[in-house]
Amino acid sequence: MRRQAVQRTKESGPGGPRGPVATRAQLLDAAAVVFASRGFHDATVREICRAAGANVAAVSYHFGDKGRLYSAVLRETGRRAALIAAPVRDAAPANPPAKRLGAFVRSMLSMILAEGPASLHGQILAREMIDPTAALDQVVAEFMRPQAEHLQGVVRELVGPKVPAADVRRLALSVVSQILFYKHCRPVLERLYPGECPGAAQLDELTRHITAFSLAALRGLARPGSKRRALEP
Amino acid sequence: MRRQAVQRTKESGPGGPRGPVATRAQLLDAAAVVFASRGFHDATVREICRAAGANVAAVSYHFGDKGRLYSAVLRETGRRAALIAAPVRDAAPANPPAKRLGAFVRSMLSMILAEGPASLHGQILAREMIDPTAALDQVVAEFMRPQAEHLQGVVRELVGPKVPAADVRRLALSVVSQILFYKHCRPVLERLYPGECPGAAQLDELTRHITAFSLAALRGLARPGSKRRALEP
DNA sequence: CCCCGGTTCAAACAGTTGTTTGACATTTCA
DNA sequence: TGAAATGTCAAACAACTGTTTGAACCGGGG
Repeated sequence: MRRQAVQRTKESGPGGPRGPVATRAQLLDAAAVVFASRGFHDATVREICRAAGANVAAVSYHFGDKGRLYSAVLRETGRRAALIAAPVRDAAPANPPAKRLGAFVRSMLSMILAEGPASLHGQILAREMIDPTAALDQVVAEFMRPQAEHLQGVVRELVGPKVPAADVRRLALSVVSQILFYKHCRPVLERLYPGECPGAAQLDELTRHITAFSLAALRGLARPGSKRRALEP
Repeated sequence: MRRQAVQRTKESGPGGPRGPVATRAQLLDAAAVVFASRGFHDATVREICRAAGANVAAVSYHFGDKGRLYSAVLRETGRRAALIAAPVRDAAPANPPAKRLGAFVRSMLSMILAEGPASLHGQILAREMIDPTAALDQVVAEFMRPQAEHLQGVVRELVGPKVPAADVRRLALSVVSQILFYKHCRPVLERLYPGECPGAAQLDELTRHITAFSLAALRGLARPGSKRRALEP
């Protein structure tokens, strides 16, 4: 009663190297949902298959085992994240750095604050950060490192050439930390300030706040001597 | 061979409501280690009991079940965190707000960057934020809310009375986010910049950076009109 | 027609999980 | 000493885990 004669593609001949795509794709979608809500270890193959309307043996048949299914989901995660982030990085490199910083914050926040199916992969990434699996290396290399280097470039433009590279890196981390916070600490925020937890509707407001906070900090620290002043009480 | 005639307290009479403390305490310590490294679901009662040198039935006998053992660990977590944070909040309320901000950042960072046994409860808290259990409510109420309100008080002093309360809250969140980042994203940092991941040795440097960044932002935003200027490109 | 590669299925597999059991040990109080 | 409370233990429990098995199904090509 759960799957009524799933649509089968006609081009899936038995001789072709690729079998019917339906079950495999449904398995991937269902796995993303379950992995996102339960985590890798707590997610069960049976629950994934039940959600996909497939037999328990389907995971073993189509992916080999649970771990390789997770890897496939995470590969899709990285692919989607890169698709969202790449255009923001490449577009309008001649824009003023303040504007580019705002665009970066907004695109990353839109991933963080996503709701519904779009939020699945962000949730999986958040779990992967605290409880990494072997698949994290690939995500860092393909998605996070380009993001980090882009942001460092923007920060460099804002603070000028005199600031050491190590400081630029720390400054960039202070920016992203404000964004990721609303993903990692959402359960805490929901309990601290019930009812006013930022969702997709607050994208504009949050973008404005984080960008303004970061710009004020970067401009203040770029002024020579201000760093020392900020330190001494 | 693992536990040689554990020290038994004389005052543990059968009539008293509390039995011998040894096994129970060792169970608590071992559970903190295992819960911190594996998470609640992936941690097994058998591993905890093995680490504690106790029988598998000990958890059921002393705590009822695995869930109540976890609650007991988290209660201890909140207690220790409050013990570290409370003196920083209460001490020297007459100090200049910049200095109090630095003290707050430092005390929180010292928990975040802790290594060895001291890091266990921070690790457990980090997990609880992403994968909350029913026990998170108590931790938020007893530890995190006082911390948040203290920080908002400091921020209020720094930005003056004209800034709306909602903005003060967002500003305070931008400060703590920079601190928690080094806990939540440590696995990512280790892969992005191998070998130079901040540990307890970088406590001073990180405190300086986050405090300076936040102070520059707060002072910049406190200047009237600066917020609008920061927004427009 | 029948066979064949690809796919699905119910059933079973071996292993691990949290928890319980009943016997045994130790201590305390009468 | 005897009885009762308190704690510990090896063993077993039922439930669940990921994975495998062998039979069934299905569409086309011989």
